[in-house]
Amino acid sequence: MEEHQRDRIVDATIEIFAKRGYQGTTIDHIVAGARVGVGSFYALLDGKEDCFLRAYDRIVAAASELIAAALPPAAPWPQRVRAAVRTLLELIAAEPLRARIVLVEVQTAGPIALARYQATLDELIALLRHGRELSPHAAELPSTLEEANVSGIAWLLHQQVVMGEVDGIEQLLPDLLGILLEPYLGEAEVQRLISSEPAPVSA
Amino acid sequence: MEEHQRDRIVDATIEIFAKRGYQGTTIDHIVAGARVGVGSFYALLDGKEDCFLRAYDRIVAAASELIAAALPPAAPWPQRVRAAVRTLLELIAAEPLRARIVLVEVQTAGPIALARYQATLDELIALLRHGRELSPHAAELPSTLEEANVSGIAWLLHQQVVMGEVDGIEQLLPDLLGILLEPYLGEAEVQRLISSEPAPVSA
Amino acid sequence: MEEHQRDRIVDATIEIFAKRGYQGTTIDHIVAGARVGVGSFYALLDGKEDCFLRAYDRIVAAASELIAAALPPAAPWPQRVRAAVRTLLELIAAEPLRARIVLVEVQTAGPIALARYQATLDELIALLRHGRELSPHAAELPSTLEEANVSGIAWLLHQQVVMGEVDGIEQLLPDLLGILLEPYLGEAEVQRLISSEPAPVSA
Amino acid sequence: MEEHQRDRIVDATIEIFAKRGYQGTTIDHIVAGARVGVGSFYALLDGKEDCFLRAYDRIVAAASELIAAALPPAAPWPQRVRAAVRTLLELIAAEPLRARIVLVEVQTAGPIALARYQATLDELIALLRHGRELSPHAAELPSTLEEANVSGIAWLLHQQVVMGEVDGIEQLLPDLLGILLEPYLGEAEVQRLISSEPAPVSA
DNA sequence: GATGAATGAGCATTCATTCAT
DNA sequence: GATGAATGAATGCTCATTCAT
Repeated sequence: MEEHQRDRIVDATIEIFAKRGYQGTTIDHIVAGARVGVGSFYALLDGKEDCFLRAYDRIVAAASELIAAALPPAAPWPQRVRAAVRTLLELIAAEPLRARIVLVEVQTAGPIALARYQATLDELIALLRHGRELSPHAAELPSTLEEANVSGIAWLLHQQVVMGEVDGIEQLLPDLLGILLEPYLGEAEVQRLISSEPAPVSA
Repeated sequence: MEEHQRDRIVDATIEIFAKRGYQGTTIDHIVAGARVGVGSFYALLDGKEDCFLRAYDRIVAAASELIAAALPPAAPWPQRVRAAVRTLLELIAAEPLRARIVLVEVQTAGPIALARYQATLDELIALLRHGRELSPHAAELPSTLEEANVSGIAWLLHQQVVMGEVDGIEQLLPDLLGILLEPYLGEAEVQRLISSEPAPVSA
Repeated sequence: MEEHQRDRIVDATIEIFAKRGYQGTTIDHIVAGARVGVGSFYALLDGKEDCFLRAYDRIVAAASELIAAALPPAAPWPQRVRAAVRTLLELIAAEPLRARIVLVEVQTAGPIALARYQATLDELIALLRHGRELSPHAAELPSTLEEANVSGIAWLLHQQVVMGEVDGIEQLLPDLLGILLEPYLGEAEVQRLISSEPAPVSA
Repeated sequence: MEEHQRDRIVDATIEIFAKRGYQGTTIDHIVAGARVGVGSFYALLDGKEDCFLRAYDRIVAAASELIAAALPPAAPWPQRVRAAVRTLLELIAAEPLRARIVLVEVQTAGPIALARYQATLDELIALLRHGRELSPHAAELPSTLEEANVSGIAWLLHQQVVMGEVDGIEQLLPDLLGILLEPYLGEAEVQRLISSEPAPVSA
């Protein structure tokens, strides 16, 4: 019950944080937008930061689930990566406000939020690192390769969201796959993967 | 005269912004740290944001000059990139507070600062793109490759600075060069460049 | 509830504005005098000017009601004017602080306040203009007569209030009636009206 | 020398005070507009209020001289009043900024300025009172008649200036003369005076 | 359990005035 | 005599948080 009410508030704040920015959002904005009393807000949450972190976590968790569900179960790793990235791009296009929380506002919401963002990236980095298992010359790849690639792409997406150019974002798919997979598969293989790509399915 | 006094204040704020963070810095902190009256501060600067942006610009300009001066004039492009990245890493190690302004705080100092950060990255992206002139298969590289690599590396450095692990940062040099140059030169060539590298000179 | 609290604050500021003057009154003075937190003040009012305007309006509204209530219902117009002016003078004598707000401070409280003062005068001017209906040679009266007379008398009262000479102000009644009514009734008629006047009843 | 410099500054402030209002004018505005150092300003004047009062006095003195010069020397009193009022209206139309200082800003420039304004009105009141010498029933006129009429007309002019409707202000001449002179001369006589009026001479 | 009125510390900013040069 | 850089007290206002109802 209490749990449910809290989630309701947190969900309502996503739009508010996305539209006003973390710094620009006040408790008043939140309680007005979530149709809740100030007292209740503080009874259920520890303050603005706590609220934002929960919103962030919920968005990331939901996106993770959706992406996991979209993975072709028995397919080889590159195809799974392709499906994951494609789903991610579709989610961004479908829910730009949520994307803004996760890619933009989190960076201005203080050190804890920033650490949580880094943790999210770290998970993706770890997943990407599995690519080395497919590569004959994995040992020679720079150890920070995956960090650079994941966070580089995160920044690319961040830019799109900041500039509001989120509509055609699915078109980035080939580029992103090229950047992510080329080190493990080589250029030729990546080209083949990209070419075999069916037209992206709109959400 | 006036110019000089303004620069003096702006320089003094670098340390303050770096230690307290942009959001955590108040005008009182600034005027106390810069040994200046509130009135003088406002006579010379338009407020906290203006002050921060000037600090950012000064740091970037000074770093650009130092990096430019460190480039071997007649050397081929890869060696020049190597020198630039090495100098950059040395500067970060030597002046972690300045690095924090430019890599970390700028991201929380509001939209104008963020745009200026993006502009700085864009300049580096443009420079890196010259690598394509050396590459036989430049046309097949993803168009966003440089954006991803530059901002990916920016994030790597951001992380080091945030976590205070700035001392051994020069050791990232081989990794960074690998990431930056491999697409144009191929792995073997990059390995050769890295191996021919003299031991980094400590600041 | 909220309404009531706002009125309480506004009423409390009347004395403060009257004693310190509009310009000399700070928010601190107000919140100290009204026994209210700064936050509450701003939650209920838009600032000093808003507060002053509401105080002005409340005073004018209350005075209007009292004057209306004091009018002899079925009496001819000159007697009604006489009753109105007498009640006005009594109110000024009884509540010099309120009078100061309405006659003095309003003139230094900025353009909006000044416009509102003019609007108040305009209402009185319109009322006075009814006198023309009684006058055989109304057409020959200067069109700005009522404006000049109403605002001239307002200034007379303003002077009394500024100089603190408010006690015997009821004695101005014959003069004021002379000025106001002579153009319509002629001197003889006005003298008769004034003479038939019962001794003013003190508040 | 010093005297001359002071007058130069004071004259320069007239435009500034008129355009920004007394409260809205800062010392910075004044010294910038008068092309003088802050130090010099304070060496010659005691501050903003002193400066304003001197500006006010200079304008009133100059206007008095011009009006006096415009009086037909040997003419009877009513014609002299007519000439005075006409010249006053012409001055207002010709120099609206000066008029604004004398009629509007003076009322918001603090108690001393207000007292000086009252003193100016008092002089006019005294002059107007000479009209009683021409009137057979002077004794029956209200003692405050002249105060009401002078300040009523002052407010009329104040309104025109505040609303920026200063261009056709000379057209008020017949009304004002009617209000001012009727009590002494009676309506018929005033009409004759007004009708004999030559067309106003534009400045 | 829920409410929202009340709080007041904290902040950015302005501006009259001084005084060393 | 003239300058204008420097001062800092004073002000209006915001907003996270508490607590009595």
